[in-house]
Parts: sequence; C-alpha cells; structure tokens
Amino acid sequence: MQNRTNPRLLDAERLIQERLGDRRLDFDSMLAVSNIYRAATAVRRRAERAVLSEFGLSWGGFTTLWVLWVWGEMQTADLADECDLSKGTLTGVVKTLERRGFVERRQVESDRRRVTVTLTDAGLDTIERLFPRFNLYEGEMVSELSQAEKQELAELLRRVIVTAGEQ
Amino acid sequence: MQNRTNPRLLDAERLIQERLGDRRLDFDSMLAVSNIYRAATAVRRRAERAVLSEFGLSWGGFTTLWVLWVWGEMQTADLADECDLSKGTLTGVVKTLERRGFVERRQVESDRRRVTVTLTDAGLDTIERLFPRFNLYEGEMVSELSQAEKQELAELLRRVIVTAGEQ
DNA sequence: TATTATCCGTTTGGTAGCAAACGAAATCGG
DNA sequence: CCGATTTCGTTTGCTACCAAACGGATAATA
Repeated sequence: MQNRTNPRLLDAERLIQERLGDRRLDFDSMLAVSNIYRAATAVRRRAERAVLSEFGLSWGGFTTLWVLWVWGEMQTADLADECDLSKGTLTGVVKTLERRGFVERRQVESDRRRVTVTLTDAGLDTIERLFPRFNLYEGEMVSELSQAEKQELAELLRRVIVTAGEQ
Repeated sequence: MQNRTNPRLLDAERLIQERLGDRRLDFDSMLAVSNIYRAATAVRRRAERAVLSEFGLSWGGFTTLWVLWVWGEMQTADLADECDLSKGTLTGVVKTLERRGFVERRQVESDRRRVTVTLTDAGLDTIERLFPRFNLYEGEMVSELSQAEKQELAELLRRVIVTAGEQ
C-alpha cells in the first residue's frame, strides 16, 4: 500500500485497524464501503459549492433537471425512480424547482391521478449552460485516474450498486 | 427504474450516451462520478433498512457511535471532523444520540467553550453488538468483488476523496 | 487592564430525504 | 353497473444536513 496518494487517509485507516486489531473483521470490505460513502459526500459537497450553488440548485435539483433534459417530459413516478428518490421526496424537489421557474407540472388528461413534469424554457436554458460546466467538474474530480481506471472504477461500483439494490 | 431492472444499468448508461451523443462530453468521468453517488446511496439505504433501523440509528448516528468507540471521548469539533459532518449537524446528531441514551456531553473545565462527547455504557454495548453485524453487511455489499478488487476500489476512491477534498 | 479579535458549540432557516398515512381516481369482480 | 381494491401524487412527521448568524469564553494587543 503506497502512501503516495494520501498519507493522511491511510494513516487514519491504519490507526483504526490497530484499535480494532484483535477482532475478526473484514477490513477490505470496510474500507471499500466507507470510501464509497466518503467519496460521494466529498464529490457532492464540492459540486454544490463549486458549480451548482451558482445556479441555485442542490444536487437533487440538478439531477432532476438533468433527467428531464435527457428523457423529456416524464410522469412523477418514473422521474422519482430515475432520480433515485422516493416519490415523497420528489414532490418536494419538484416543488422547489417549480418555485424557481425551472419546471412545470401538468395533469394527465386520460388519468387524472397522474402528473407529468417538464422543463420550462428557463429550465432548459439553465441545464444546457450548466451541464458542460458540471461535466468539466466531474473530470476534475477523477483527474488523478487514468481513463482505464475511471472505467474500472465505474465497473466495480456498478457491481456494488447491483448487489446493494437487490432486496 | 434501475432498482427493479438492475442488470440493465449499462443499458441506461448507453441510452444516455445516445441522447447526449453529439456533445463533446467526458463520459468516462461522468459514469465514474455518478456511480460513486449511486453506490453510496444504495449502500446507505440498505444499511439503514437492514441493520441500523433495528438499533434505532441513522447512518450519521452510527458513524458517530463508531468514531467514539474507536477513538474514545472526543471534543465536538474533532468528532465532527472525523464523522465528516459540519459542527452544526453534529450538534443535532449528538442531541438525538443523547436522547436515546447512547452518549453523554461533558463540559471541559479548563476551557468552558468546549464540550466533549463520550459513549455511555448503553452506547458501548450497542456499538459492540452492532458493529460485527454491520461489518458482515459491508462484506455482503462488496461480495461480488474479489479481495484484490476491493482493495483496488478503495484505492481508486481514496484518490477521488483527496482530489475532491482539496480547496 | 481594557479592548478587540478570535474561537467555541449552538441555534436558525432553509432544503433534502424517508416511511407511512391520506384522499382522489381508476380498475376489478360480481 | 357498484362496492372493494389498487394505484396515483401529496401530505405529514420525523431526522439529517449545511451555511451563516449568534453569544459566551478565551486570547491577543494596546
């Protein structure tokens, strides 16, 4: 294990191992899982500060705009699914986006229980300007990884997502 | 959608590439970053449902107990730092843990601005029973990865954490 | 020593997030 | 048809989370 990349992080990990040393624990799994969570937090926090705050968007709000941009008008349930949010949470996020003028709700005529959400012109304009910036930021976040390593990382995480997603 | 159709994660990714096809975007970085976030959400959600709910703990509450277990009594600021939470958030988390009887606050005599937090007997008992269970769960989450792959995943993420953590 | 500045943890005000309860609308069975 | 069930999105009640403001305590400086 080379200390080259981040001496501090590894030292902390080593200290933890010392503290828990005698117990029969699965350290490889522990470090993999906890680093997933730490990386996600760091990445999200930095995105919100460095890019999204300028547009008045949270991570969830951005995700929602992005999904609507890619997929077009969607029903609430599908949107929640695609954004990986509960439907209750999505109601709140859409409400915020609506207040900011980024999206609109529309009742479906054939089934009045259903509601679709769609980008407004302002929302479209925002995501079209924002996403290239966001994508640059994504590149920065993984700039220490080679292209092959990025793909390897994505693939390893894909397997975790599948496992964790199973009931 | 990918909750129910896990095997199609790659299909969804491919569809997105088609939709965004013409733009000059960095897809490798995009997939790496978005999978970090998706994996973290999945892992956290499953932990809370499968393990933590039984002990009346959120992810943040668990992390805090765990840190106190490993490091012993700590001052609030250090605890927040180690748990990767803002100090304001930590105040709330500790308040909840206090209400549940897992931790205690103590004022530092030599500097009355400061407060330390420590596990109660009940808190110690809880984390001692909980952590082995949690570690088993961690193993399940990455059970599709070989030991070398777990280490590789942890190392790749470590580099992302460092990059994202820099100001 | 008396101000001023800095450093603590907490509070505040806002968004986000979930599960579960809810009411309205559609569908199913008879 | 009509009552019961299912299926929608929303609401409710709770915890979590952040940034910024706050007020008390300590440190620095004059």
